[in-house]
Amino acid sequence: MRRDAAQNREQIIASARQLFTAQGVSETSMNQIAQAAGVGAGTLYRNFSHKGDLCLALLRDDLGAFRKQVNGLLMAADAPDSALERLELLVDKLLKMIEINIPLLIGMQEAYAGDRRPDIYHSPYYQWLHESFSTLLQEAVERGEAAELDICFTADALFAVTAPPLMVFQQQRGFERQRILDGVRRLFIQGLMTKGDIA
Amino acid sequence: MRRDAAQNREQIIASARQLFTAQGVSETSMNQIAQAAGVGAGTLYRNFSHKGDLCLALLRDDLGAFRKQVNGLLMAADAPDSALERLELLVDKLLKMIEINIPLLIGMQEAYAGDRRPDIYHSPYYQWLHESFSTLLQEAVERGEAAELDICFTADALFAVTAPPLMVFQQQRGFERQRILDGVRRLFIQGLMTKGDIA
DNA sequence: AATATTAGTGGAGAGTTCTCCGTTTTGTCA
DNA sequence: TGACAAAACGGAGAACTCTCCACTAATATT
Repeated sequence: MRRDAAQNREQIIASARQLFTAQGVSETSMNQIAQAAGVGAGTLYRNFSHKGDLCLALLRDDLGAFRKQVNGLLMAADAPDSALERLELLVDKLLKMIEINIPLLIGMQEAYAGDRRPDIYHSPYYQWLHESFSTLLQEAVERGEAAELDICFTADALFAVTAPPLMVFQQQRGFERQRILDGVRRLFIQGLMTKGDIA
Repeated sequence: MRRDAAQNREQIIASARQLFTAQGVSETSMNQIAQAAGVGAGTLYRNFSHKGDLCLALLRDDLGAFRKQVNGLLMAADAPDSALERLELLVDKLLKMIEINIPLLIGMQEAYAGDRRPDIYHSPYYQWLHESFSTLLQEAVERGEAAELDICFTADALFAVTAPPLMVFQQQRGFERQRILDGVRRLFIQGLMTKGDIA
């Protein structure tokens, strides 16, 4: 590992962040970023195999913070005992995180098209979310909070419903985050509850 | 409207269908289609503003048949009386239709990226599905089959969960259509039922 | 210090999508 | 039938993503 390579990488990230902020993600071309960073296109693509990868790199800090925050919340002494309530907490934080990072998340998602489409399900972002959803759902079923269900599929459904492009559309419709959260809760919390649980 | 214009259009559709079948949608470029059809790129783009539009045109017959079939089913004398059961029927047919047309549906969906992303929600495909979902959900609520819910959001959620890219991924995971249908039913039929309805 | 090794570089160019606009073809109307 | 407007054409080229590979320079070796 050469020392200057690391510098180039940092320079690319810095230039990308600046250009994305100034003119928007989709309005910024990879060539433009390479030029601004003072490197060739080859170097840019060696470091980030595509634009989505670059978006992911820019999201890394926020995503890491989000994961830590969620882990902390779920482990906290005052965390809800109910698995479904913890799931709701996770979704709440997730929606807030998405709202803040919409441009980069959309940029990332859009890069997973064509040949690359299947890759999104191998990204750490998806993996971690799917695992978190699954764990909580599994626990809810084991504790009898939720009735029987297909955990793997349900986690995917939750992922699909909280996908950033849908959220953008809902926002344009005028839906606030709270309304989306309520809708998700209705489907994935209340809807899954053991039927006997109604107060 | 010139006579030869209509011919060109048909020729484009025929060439596209042939190439898509032979080599796959994403492996076929618009130039290739234009060339095979014996027209210039300009003519191709005058008729179909982008590849997704072309996919939609190829889907037209199947989509029309699907709509008719569903309308017939829902109106039939022996159609279930329950709105939720009719919704289930719709989803069942929808999943079958998607399964058959996955390549074109994916091609269509992928074209709605970048500037065009919001357009998918204005496409007749989305509009019709959303309306059908909404109508049935509305009816279910009015009849007391389903408990209170955000109809518009729930219809969007159902749309997201039955999106072709997710279905492809599920297939790769080895999930059969039946398993997907069961998962959807669990969330959008059972999950929405009035809690008292349990046998 | 000289040399060898190899990670890293950069930009030309292939392949796309889509636009623009000068040219051609068609239908109409005198 | 001849002339005209409008509709349709087609392909050059702009803008883009991403690959390829001859070259360069940082590090390891002696």
